[in-house]
Amino acid sequence: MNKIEKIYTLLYKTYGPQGWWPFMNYEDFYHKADYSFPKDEAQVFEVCLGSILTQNTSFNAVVKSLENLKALNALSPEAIINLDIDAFKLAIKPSGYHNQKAKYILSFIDFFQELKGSIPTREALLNVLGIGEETADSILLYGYNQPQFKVDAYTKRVLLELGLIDEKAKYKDMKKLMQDALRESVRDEKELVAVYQEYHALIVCHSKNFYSKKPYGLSCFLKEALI
DNA sequence: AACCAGGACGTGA
DNA sequence: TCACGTCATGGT
Repeated sequence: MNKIEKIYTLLYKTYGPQGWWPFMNYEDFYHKADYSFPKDEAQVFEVCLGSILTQNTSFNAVVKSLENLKALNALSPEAIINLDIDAFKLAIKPSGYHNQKAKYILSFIDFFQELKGSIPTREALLNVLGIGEETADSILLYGYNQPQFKVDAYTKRVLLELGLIDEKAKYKDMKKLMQDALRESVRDEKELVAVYQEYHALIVCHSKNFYSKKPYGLSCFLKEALI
């Protein structure tokens, strides 16, 4: 078992399944370790919407925005583009960057509607304004159940603290590190997707405990466990 | 009061 | 390619 697998095993034992993606319908949210989501096109879009809104923003703030949209009955692509732009910006204001994100979401809706239910390629997603590597992988992993590991600032912080990367490691490097380490042992495609989904969620959970305040990694139990 | 949150883009070296 | 400023609200 390599270090990346050891970290996963430890985190899973400690925190258990995280039940990502947290959908607005929170009955589903509490069915953790259920990987049959998204159930329909509406939930796929909800993941996409949340993936954009959560850029450099806590998900609690995103939930507020989604609730605002739900109150306006505007959680669908059609409803959003028919909504007054200022009303839309006001609804997503709790998530920050509302001017940018409104533009990003509208450009994504164009793209999403052209898909007509098909699975987007990563390259196509990256060509949409406002969708970078992490958001693309978030949409593919949680919205379309594609085996794309989602790296974020927490992931880099943890890997750096554990000495598994250096400061100038790029997104692509960290993603390859994680995927290469897991692909060997997890052969089944569906299980691989489930592991990727849980792993990122577990890193977020763990990092909220040990990697949010400086100095990062204080009393993080992963450090001694990997020696 | 500073710092961080499940980042991406535009610009100039 | 890459470092840096900008975008904005909310919680600790």
